[in-house]
Amino acid sequence: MGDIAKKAGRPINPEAGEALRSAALRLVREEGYEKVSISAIVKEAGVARQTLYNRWDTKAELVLEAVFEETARQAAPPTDDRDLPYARLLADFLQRIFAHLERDGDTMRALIAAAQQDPSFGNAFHQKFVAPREAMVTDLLRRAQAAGQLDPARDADLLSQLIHGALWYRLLNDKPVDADFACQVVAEVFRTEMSSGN
Amino acid sequence: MGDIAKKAGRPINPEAGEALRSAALRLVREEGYEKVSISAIVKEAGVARQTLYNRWDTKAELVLEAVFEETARQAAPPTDDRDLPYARLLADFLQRIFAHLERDGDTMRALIAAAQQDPSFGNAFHQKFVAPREAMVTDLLRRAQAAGQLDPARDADLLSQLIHGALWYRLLNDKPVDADFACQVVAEVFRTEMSSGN
DNA sequence: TTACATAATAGACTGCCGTCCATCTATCAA
DNA sequence: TTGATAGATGGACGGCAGTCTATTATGTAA
Repeated sequence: MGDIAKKAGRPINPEAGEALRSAALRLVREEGYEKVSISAIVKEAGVARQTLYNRWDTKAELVLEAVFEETARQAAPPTDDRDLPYARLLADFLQRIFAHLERDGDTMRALIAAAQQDPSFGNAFHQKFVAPREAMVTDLLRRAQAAGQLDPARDADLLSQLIHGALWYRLLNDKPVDADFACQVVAEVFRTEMSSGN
Repeated sequence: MGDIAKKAGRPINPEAGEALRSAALRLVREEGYEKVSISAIVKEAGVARQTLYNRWDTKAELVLEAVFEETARQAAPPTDDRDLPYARLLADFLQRIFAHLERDGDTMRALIAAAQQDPSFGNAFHQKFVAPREAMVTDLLRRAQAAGQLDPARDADLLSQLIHGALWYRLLNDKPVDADFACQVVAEVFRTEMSSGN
């Protein structure tokens, strides 16, 4: 019953897709997104050109999927079950994102750029990557408001956009995106509440 | 004496450069940055391919210069000589930028993307476009602090990055960047000072 | 078995990019 | 006038993208 209805025709070869994902990730990390050509990926994976295009429309979609396999866990939503103040939870969450950027920041820059040039990929990128992270921060801020740690009059959506915006702005302008910056942002967001008990 | 020392050799033809700038601007506005090829620009301008490469290294540099001619005035630093509150000056400045984005926002998105893919253009873009605007906002915030309209303990650099980051974030994610948003951002930045007289 | 459907492959094809080259043209200096 | 310098031009070139086609491989259903 767990079986998926089998289709007619030759079945897809999972190894080809896996070879393409891992080849893409390896090449992109070694040489940088821009320098890796589609031709190089299929050559490295040992499959035909068309086999890549059967699965993905663009290099960006392939690389997004390849990076996502490794990083989905690292962007897990901030846990809520302990008694830590929300300012601290936000700082931890941002630092986890930033740690990931140390490895794949250049690739993420390239994917953000690709999202501007290809509306179709832009939609996929926003849906799979941008929106979930924005929602995580918005939710966290709302819970902070419910817990009395953030003024309920503040606009959580706007704050989330300011936070992510600052992150993107620094990433796209080659400025360090590190734990220190995370603390600065959190301090600014929770500024007026910092005096009272955390 | 005002003459620039004349060099040997055939002088540069200013008309060729002007034809390339205006052809590039017209094509990019009509068809969108991505769809305009270098070949199409030189064809439209009626010059040889190499003539373009004699002046610019990439399409991005040409388009940046072409757009800049028209928009430099619109991004003039916020005036300071009147008695308006700084919150109002910041809102006016942001709205002027946003008005420009209504016309060339798609092109700016494309240039931001190009800056990620080409480090050399990234430097030029940052120097000619990003840094000046960031400095304008930072200066304005510092003057607001000096005038007692913004808490001097706040980090003006960080605030400027939050503001521009939010702008970029919305631009790059296809969300409206309008006067309404400008007011929201300003209200958040000047939040704690709004109760006192503006 | 046979018919059918779909994946995988190799290769051809067009279009654009960025570079290179030979040639022509415009200006200055001697 | 002559030679040197440098911009402008058209054309050629190799590399990659994305599409297409013919062929082969691998499965299901009758």
